[in-house]
Amino acid sequence: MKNEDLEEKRVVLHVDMDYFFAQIEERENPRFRGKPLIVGADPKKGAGRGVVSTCNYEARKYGIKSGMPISRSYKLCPEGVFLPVNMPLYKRVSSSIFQIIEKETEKIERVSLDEAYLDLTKKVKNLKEAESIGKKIKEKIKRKEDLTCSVGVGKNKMMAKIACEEAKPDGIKVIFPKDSSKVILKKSVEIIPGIGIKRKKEIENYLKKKDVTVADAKKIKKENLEKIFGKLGKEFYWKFRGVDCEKVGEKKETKSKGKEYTFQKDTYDPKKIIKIFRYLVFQTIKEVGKQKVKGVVVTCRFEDFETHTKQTSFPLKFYKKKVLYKKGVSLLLHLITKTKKRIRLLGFRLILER
DNA sequence: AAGTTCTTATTAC
DNA sequence: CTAACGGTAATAAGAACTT
Repeated sequence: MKNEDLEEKRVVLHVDMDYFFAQIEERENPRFRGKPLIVGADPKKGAGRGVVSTCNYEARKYGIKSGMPISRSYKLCPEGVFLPVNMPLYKRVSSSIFQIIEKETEKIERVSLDEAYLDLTKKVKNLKEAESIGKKIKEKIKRKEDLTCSVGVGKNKMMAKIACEEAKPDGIKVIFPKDSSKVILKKSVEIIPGIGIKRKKEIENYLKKKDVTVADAKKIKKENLEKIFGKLGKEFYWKFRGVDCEKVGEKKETKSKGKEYTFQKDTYDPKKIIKIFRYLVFQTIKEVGKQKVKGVVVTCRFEDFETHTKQTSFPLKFYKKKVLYKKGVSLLLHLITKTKKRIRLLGFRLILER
């Protein structure tokens, strides 16, 4: 992880499907086209707990965004089409799309079902060539799956992602190395990966200024960024200047695996609690399969949204289901015996290694 | 005092 | 009702606990 050494020498391409889940649903049901379409929790069930997973551009006109509480999206657009998440379908489509992308290079980082980075440094002479590959990928995805995506090309992951963001929907954009630092100047600091709402506010606080841009953030000295953000400070300092040394990481091994569940209504009922907890534990164990385990974490969110975790670790090895379940129950009891609050959410997670 | 483990905060899709 | 709110996973910081 050295600064500017690798910079200018890499060619990174980012592919991101346009409003993925909702676009697939439009394809499956063309009569939904042109109407606001929201994929996510059921707004009528369980007092509309849950959030918007993805929505199409018509829905966005009403102010709906992914991650928004489904109840709020319903208020914004009660006439919209609300569909449940059909994950098996999206997974199938995703694999089909990755088959196309994988033809271009082995250096692929799969970010999620609908997003990937490709390191094309060894495959092309310049960014223009990468753009051609991007166009080819777009055409192939359109032909094979009848779906659109957007593509960004840049000298690193961050610039490729920003280019892609600007290209949306159904576009392609290249940001040349020499333009990198300039094109981000006028944008909100939130375009910098790793800076979300909280960190943006910290920066605003520090600069005593609202709506801080990257240009504003660049005025902060490296030492001060390190004071505010610790080891991330240095990384941000460079990112504000268009420099991002993070490698396109091929397959990263999973370090933990877990399940969570939010009750339709907050509950005290031990029968319901145990029933759900058993499900979470055994489902997680099933998914982990024969991997070795070195710890368990139990999460409990109460009616007031306060969230606590309790974890324990032990020598790395393969444990019997019953043992893991018992360890989980004991942690759960720790969390809930000292409170009178109703439970909103339960979670169970296994820590893996190697 | 150093090293490990636990808990919370934050981000991202 | 001002506070709306999933599921999954990673990472970092600081607290808490051991040795």
